[in-house]
Amino acid sequence: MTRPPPLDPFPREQLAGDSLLAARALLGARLLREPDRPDGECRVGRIVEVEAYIGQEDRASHARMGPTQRNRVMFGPPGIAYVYLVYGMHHCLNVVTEAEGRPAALLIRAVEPLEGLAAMRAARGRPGIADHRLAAGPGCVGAAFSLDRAVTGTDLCSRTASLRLASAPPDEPAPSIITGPRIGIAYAGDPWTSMPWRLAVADSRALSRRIA
DNA sequence: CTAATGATGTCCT
DNA sequence: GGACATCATTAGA
Repeated sequence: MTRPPPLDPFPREQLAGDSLLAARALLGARLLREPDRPDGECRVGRIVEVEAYIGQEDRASHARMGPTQRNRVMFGPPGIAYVYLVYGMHHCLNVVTEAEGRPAALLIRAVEPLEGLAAMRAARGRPGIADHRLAAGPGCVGAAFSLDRAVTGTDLCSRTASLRLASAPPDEPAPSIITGPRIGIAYAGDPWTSMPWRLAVADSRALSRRIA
């Protein structure tokens, strides 16, 4: 029995530039959550769906009204986690992108479970849910990985953070990517509602819903 | 399969 | 006070 080699931390340079390029780089990468107890299992999933929120001019972005108490990490350096509460009950995970001073982030909308499925299922509190649905939706990702606003500020490119990103194994083929408009942002108006800034792995079963 | 609906707390004006 | 980067369930076609 040989264990697979440990995955490399996700390179911050891939998040520091254009958010749509960062989104393409992040699809296929891994999200890791260390166990919260010594006997717990590590939760690992493959990122299969993201949405980009780019700049203060993006009327769909939390950054649209400038820095506030909630959104301030979006204005900081790339690779940092931004978790917010939506509809009073769901925690959504974002990865900050682009240079410090320019607010942008990628919302992690869906993750394909790879390891620690029992822990994810327990955290979700839905015993009968299918494996590929455990983290299929931004609120589901938050629940399956036990995220809350305290996670905001975590450096996801760190090698040791309890929540972090890792590159896919080097022998894994790059995923085929499809795009479509972002979900749930009708309030933003055109052209923001129609920008194709939702990106997903084409053949994944774990998407939050159909795309393109 | 699609459409409608209620639960819920924080944020910003 | 209004709106919200959602989800699970229910009802109906």
